[in-house]
Amino acid sequence: MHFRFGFLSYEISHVIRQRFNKNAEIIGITHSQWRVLVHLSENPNCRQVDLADILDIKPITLVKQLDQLEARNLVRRIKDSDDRRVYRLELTANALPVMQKLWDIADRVEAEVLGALTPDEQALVIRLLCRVKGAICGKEPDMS
Amino acid sequence: MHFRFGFLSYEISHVIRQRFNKNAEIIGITHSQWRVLVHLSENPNCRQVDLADILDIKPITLVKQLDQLEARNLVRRIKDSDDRRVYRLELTANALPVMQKLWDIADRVEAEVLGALTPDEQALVIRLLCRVKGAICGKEPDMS
DNA sequence: TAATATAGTAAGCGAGGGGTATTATATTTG
DNA sequence: CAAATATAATACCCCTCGCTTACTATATTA
Repeated sequence: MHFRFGFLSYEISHVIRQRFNKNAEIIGITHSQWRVLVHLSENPNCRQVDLADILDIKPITLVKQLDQLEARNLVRRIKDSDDRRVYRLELTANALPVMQKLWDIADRVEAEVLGALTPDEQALVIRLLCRVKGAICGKEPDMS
Repeated sequence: MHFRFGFLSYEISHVIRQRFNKNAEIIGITHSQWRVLVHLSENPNCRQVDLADILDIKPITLVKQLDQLEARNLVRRIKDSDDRRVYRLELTANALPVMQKLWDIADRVEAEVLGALTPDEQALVIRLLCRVKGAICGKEPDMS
């Protein structure tokens, strides 16, 4: 018998992404852009290369997401005065109310998806997944 | 405070997919194709439209996956004699040893990713996620 | 000063997924 | 039975997300 944890987590996160995207369509933000906004809000004033690392994507991938978010006036690139190669990233004032709406959507979708579990079970599964993520975060599997 | 279950499940499943894809690259099978094979093995002799529904993808998306799997001689389309519009899908004999290798990879990746949890906790988180998936499977969120 | 490293970006590619329209075949309805 | 409708698979074209490679500008190191 095999575990199926991979399929389970994939299929559940897929449903969450789909529902988020559908609900956030009128705002014009995708789940991937949403990830950028949230992680940026938690790491203000960071460089693009840092944010890409946090998001576990390549810098060039982040460039395009930022282009779109900047075009929507949600994010600003600010030239660093010490190192003129780098941009510092920050959310615009305009981003705050938009993110509030997106958090509402995200919370609602999650509540629906987790509806089959009691609040205690919800907290438990999140705690367990946090440990899983913490353990693999940044670490490659042992290839020896 | 927000839940983060969406990000957690997404990021964990993303790591699993990446590691699976890297390990299965020499076999030439992606995680998406792997999903097709597994769900087909559990629903032998089904129609394409049924399998697409099980996988929660559109039939046209499945067509391309099946084209690749058929080219790799892992899957066969068989004309249904009762309804000449439909194909019945089946794994080839050739698929069995390949799937054995892929299960080995999948199991190994999962064991690594879940390594931070005790066996009891692993079983627990899988049980909880099974309930979550069972509850949302096929159901749209209540939009009333 | 020369070699090397780093931050951001352009160009172009591929996987995965989808919308719409088409063809062939069933099914339902007048 | 004939006509309208529904269904299964698919062709064509598009999108998003992510990548590799190569380039420019700037820092850092030898």
